[in-house]
This record gives sequence, C-alpha cells and structure tokens, in this order.
Amino acid sequence: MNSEFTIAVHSLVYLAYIPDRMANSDMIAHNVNTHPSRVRKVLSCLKKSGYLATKEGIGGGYLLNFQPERVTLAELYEATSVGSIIPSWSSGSTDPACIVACNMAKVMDRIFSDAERQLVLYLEQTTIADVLQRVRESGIEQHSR
Amino acid sequence: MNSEFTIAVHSLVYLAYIPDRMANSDMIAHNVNTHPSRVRKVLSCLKKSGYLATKEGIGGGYLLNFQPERVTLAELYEATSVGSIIPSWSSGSTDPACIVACNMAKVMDRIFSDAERQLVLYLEQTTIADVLQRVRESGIEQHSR
DNA sequence: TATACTGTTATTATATTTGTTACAGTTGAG
DNA sequence: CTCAACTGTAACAAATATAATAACAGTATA
Repeated sequence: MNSEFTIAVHSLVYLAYIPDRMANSDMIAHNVNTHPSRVRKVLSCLKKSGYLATKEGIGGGYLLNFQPERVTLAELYEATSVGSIIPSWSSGSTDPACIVACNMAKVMDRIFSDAERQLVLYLEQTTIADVLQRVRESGIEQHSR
Repeated sequence: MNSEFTIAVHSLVYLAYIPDRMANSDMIAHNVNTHPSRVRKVLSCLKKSGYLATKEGIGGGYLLNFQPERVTLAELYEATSVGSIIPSWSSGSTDPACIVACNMAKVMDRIFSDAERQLVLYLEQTTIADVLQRVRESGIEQHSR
C-alpha cells in the first residue's frame, strides 16, 4: 500500500485535531515526520478533490474543508492511492500455446481489482473523526498505565 | 501486494491444469514467466505448508498435494505474503508533545491489519479450482471472438 | 515590495523487488 | 557406484519504486 494514503490520513487527522484546523506544510510535515514538499504534494491532491482549502502568503496554509465525521478513509484512498494494492508484476505470457500462461494475468488482475473493491468497502466504515477518536483513546491508555 | 502470491497461485493453477499434476521448476518458470530459482523459492515455502510434494532426481519436480477445490487463495496469501499490504513506512514520531504525532502509527497499523483481515476473508471465497475455471472461461471467450 | 506561503519539477539517496548465478544436498537410472 | 537431474538456499547484481531534498515560479498579504 502506498504511504501517501498514510500521509493524507495523518495530515487530515492532525488538522481536525488542532483548534483552528489550519496549518502550513512545515508544521504538518513535522507532525507526520516527512518532508514538507511531500506533504504539499499529497495535500495539493486533496485540495483538488475538495477536502482542503489553501491560503497562500503570510500566515497561510491548509485548512480543513469538511466535517471530520463526513469523510471516510475510502475517499482518501481513492484520491491518493487507488490501484496501489495491485502488484506491478504480472505472470504469464502472450504465448497462445497454453491457456494458463496466456490468461492468468487477466484473471489475477480481476482478482486484485475485486480485492481492492473489498478494501474500499472496509475503508468506508471509518471516518477521519473515528481515527481522531482512536488516537485520543490511545493517548488515554498511554497515560493510565 | 507481494508478487510471490501471484507466482504461488499461477504455479498451483498450472499444476492443477496439467494432466499428471507434476512439473519441475523450469517448466513452471517458463509458464509463469520468471526465473526457475524464484519459482523454487516460492514453491519450497508451499511445500513446507504441505500444499506440494517434491521429488528430487531425474524426472522429479513439484506435485500437487491437494484437491484444487479445497485450497483457497487466502491460504496461499497467508503462506507467502502475509503483511504485504501494510506499508513499511510509518508516520509520526515518539515525541510525546502531540498525541496525534505519537499515536498515529499505532492507529494506522491497526487499520491496515484489519484491512488485511478483510482481504483474507475475501480471498477465502476463491479456490485454485475457481481460478482454473476462470482461466478456462477466458480461453473460451478468446476463441469465440 | 518583501515575505511567507503553495504547487510543481527535478535530482539524489535509499529500499525493495526481481533476475541470475552458484553450489550443496538428494534421488533415481543405468 | 556414479552420473545426471532435480530441489533448496544463499549471495549477488540489476532494475524499479519510494522517499528525501532542493529549487523555484506563482500568489497572497502584511
């Protein structure tokens, strides 16, 4: 799985967490632990999909453009990483002498596509608000020990 | 997703397809379109899990050790590629100043593990015999055009 | 007009995946 | 017994994918 999905989810959870729901790429990159440029790349994509507003110039940054309860991980997967569970390598050949050799790639591709559909169905069950909630619960566990 | 899973499935479908259900790594590698050594690596793993018998020496090779109707893709995924949909990269840091930064990795890891469980559930629905059937149907489509 | 941002591209570094070679160990035929 | 044909495995090389970094044009705002 593509780690841009992780960066997208983390960034949005972080924005949902902070009071004014706004931060620039430096702050997000520091929280996510990657390079600001990578954050900008992922978030510019989420902006195009309408999940974020941006403000350029002094004091600007990324601003959450949705209710955390209304955006699911499935949407973010589709926006950033669709196809990423399908392996780039395919078996078989176009040699028509063996139906296994020449049809396996097609059959496996179908299996992977369907698997991805199942994955998306599962990701639909979790919203950004849910993830933030889990983060908070993790924090509580941590302190109570 | 790991392509060893693809190699495993393709190899077993091929063995299930050929009449005597036996072939050596050269024949399988040629059908799969990879190196015999890679085939041996994957299949030695499947042998350990009991899906194959091997015969060394002249005329030897890999022999299907199960009914194609009784082995699911889930088992092969577990044998060859478990964990492969979980990204190696994790976000966040151990810096305790922000609960998002320090708990996201754990929360995401849980999400990916659950996603993998869903994937396995899906793969349980398909057997090697089903895949072979689909290969045969692809072949029919191909000829009827 | 200077400054602080985003958006984007290009480049480098690192990690992963795949291909290949090599060889020890095993089996069975002759 | 000996040779040839296998598997099993490790080591290495090549190719590819991923992540980090740098650079800079464009834009908004103080």
